[in-house]
Amino acid sequence: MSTKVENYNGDHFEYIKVSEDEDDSNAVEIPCEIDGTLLLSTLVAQFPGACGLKYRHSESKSIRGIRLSDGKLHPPTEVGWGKNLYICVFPKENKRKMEDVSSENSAAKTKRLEKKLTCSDLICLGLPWKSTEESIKQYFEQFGEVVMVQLKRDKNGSFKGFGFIRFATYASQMRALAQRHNIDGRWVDVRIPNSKEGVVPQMPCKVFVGRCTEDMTADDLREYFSKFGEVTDVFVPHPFRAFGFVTFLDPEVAQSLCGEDHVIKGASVSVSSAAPKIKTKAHQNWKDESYGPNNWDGNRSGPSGGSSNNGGNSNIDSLNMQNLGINPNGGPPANFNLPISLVAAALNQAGWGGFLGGPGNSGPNNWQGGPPQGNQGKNWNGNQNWSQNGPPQAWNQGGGGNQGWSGGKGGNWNQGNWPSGQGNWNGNGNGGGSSSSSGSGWNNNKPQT
DNA sequence: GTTGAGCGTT
Repeated sequence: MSTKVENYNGDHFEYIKVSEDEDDSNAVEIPCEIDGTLLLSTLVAQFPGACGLKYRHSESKSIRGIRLSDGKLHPPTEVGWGKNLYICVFPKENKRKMEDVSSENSAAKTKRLEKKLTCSDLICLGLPWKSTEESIKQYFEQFGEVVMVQLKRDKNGSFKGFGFIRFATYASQMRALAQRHNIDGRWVDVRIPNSKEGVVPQMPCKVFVGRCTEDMTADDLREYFSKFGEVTDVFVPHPFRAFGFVTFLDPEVAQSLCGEDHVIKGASVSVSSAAPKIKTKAHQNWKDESYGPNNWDGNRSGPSGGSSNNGGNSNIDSLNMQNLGINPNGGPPANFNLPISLVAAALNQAGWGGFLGGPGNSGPNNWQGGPPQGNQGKNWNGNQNWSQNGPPQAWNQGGGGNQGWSGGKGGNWNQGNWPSGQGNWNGNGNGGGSSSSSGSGWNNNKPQT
């Protein structure tokens, strides 16, 4: 369905109805551009991780894809989008069924090797004390199927305030990473765990399987992992030591599994290189090392209840950034057209957790409105869209010093000037537009207790 | 019983 709406300039633009599936009860109406196209970035702002659109053709009854070029989705006919319900397309992901043990070996393998869009566990920090596995699962199911929740407790069984979750699909994971979470009144940080960062697979046939539970036998491990390739050996120490080793015939299979989490008997196990981790004092954390000409440095920002602005230290995770198309050594590439939600997801993964708004952001995905205040009605998904115009100039200039992306040291997003010249994300930026109320900054909230 | 940054398994 589409609707013509007149905007503040008297231009006409169209809203089209988009849903994740053919059930339109959850559909979102999304604005097109004046030329009738829909920016992919607009779509992704509402559906993080989406890569395209499709719809069911009314006559042929088959699904048709929507043409995408230069970041623009084009209406299916000359008359425009019509009244169709459009369905989001997400990147192909690991859709292998857990119970489907047969029928794949080389197929699964090549699929896994060609794409690394696999899920990992996510750490949830700052959970309410009264959380339960059930309540956390219930909360996160709004982003997709949740296959694992583990709340961490001490020996006495008392909850430590954090836990791990895992989604069934990468798209769900991206959705969850792309926004902030308020659970029972607390802001909860959801991130890629440290243990998942910077995984560099080796080429041995043997993998280490961590976090095994006591009820996992060698046979269980063999049975589970056999679907990825021929298992030649399984070792589970006795007495129980919460880990095991699985050896594959094909080292590529072993390699392809490294860095992943898997759910076996309801518990999440972690597969990594069987080689003991080398941790010298000097190299304990690769993030502390300087990489390349621009040092993104090693201080992990304190996200929870804190400011996104902490003096220019960002600790961007190069691997995650590269996976998401961001060049960690030079700031945004020339054609920096990542949707903002993915940037946020990248930053969350990189340890900026909660980048998509610090305290004070009233809800998920507030970025759709652009920076708070003073934006004179400009729409980030329109005129000021990065896909079209690139990032704000200030990103490459800073305030005149070395403050921009390309400036290297001390690059701080909150010190640069945004195009509007107004609206400070870290403060009370009631710069100029002044149409709305108070507290536009993200750090206005009282700290949570 | 209380609490609020963190990081699961060698």
